[in-house]
Amino acid sequence: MKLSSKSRYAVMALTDLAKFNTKDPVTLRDISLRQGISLVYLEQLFLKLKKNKIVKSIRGKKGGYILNRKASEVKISDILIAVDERIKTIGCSKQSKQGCNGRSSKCITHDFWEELEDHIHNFFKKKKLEDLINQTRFN
Amino acid sequence: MKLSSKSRYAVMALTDLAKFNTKDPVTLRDISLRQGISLVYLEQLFLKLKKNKIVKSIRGKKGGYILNRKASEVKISDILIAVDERIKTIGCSKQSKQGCNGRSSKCITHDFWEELEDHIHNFFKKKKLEDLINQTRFN
DNA sequence: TTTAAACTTGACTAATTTAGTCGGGTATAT
DNA sequence: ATATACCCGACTAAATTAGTCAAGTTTAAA
Repeated sequence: MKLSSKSRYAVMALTDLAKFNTKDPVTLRDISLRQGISLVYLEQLFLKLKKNKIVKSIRGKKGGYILNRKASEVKISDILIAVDERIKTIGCSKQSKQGCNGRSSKCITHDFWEELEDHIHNFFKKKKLEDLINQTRFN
Repeated sequence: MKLSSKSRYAVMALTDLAKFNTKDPVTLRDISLRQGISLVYLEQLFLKLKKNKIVKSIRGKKGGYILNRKASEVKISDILIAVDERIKTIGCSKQSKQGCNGRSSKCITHDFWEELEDHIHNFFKKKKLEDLINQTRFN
């Protein structure tokens, strides 16, 4: 059970952005340097974050990114959804008619894994970006 | 964030074993057939479960496996540790002196991910094998 | 004592996923 | 004009995972 770097980077980058979110946009270059994340990789991530209305982009010279909402209104789960992080504990999805092993309708531990998924999701729903800003001393 | 089949199978197989755990040992062949898990794969898993004293093996004809402890005393976390499932949210480990990115001592979201790990671990520690036995109707 | 059922072990492999690069754009403030 | 910064699709190397293969050993029962 492992969190992907993609999600880890997305949360890191947005926490950084939130910290430096004055009225001036923050460039990916700055975030890249401060957090040690590849600039090109950040571009990929912010494209998705923008599509999901987590951030707004400002193009051209002096451009960069700003948060679309206040940090207190951004759930961590919003971020993870934006970059396509999925919590997967069971092979079968809720939609599939087939059942878990293609045999029984539900595998023997189905309910347990679903409970686990909920448990994790709840954590991400409760946490806001703002909660992360002052958690650790910066660098 | 995804649970490996290894862990999923281990928990499934042990739940099955616990259900059929009378005084007679249960064969891997039976578990394999009931749960639709490759027999050879189960052998790998049960080797580890045996080393970690979760189950006992009885060799020879009429042999098989039995639980080493009561189902009410087996934590799900015990099972996951036995098959080497690890919850990894951060690149850096607690031991490493290097820090998360090899730069700062702690990455900006370090504490958050550690909190998430604890959150997940707690779930597995609280749940016992017994809790899973009667959760879903069997097949 | 033979035999078959069942456990034991290590090595190997195909498929998938992930993290990240490359290269060529487009928009806009100065 | 032009430099700065965002935009976007295609590609790839490395790691991980799920699972097979082959060749044993042990032991209860016939």
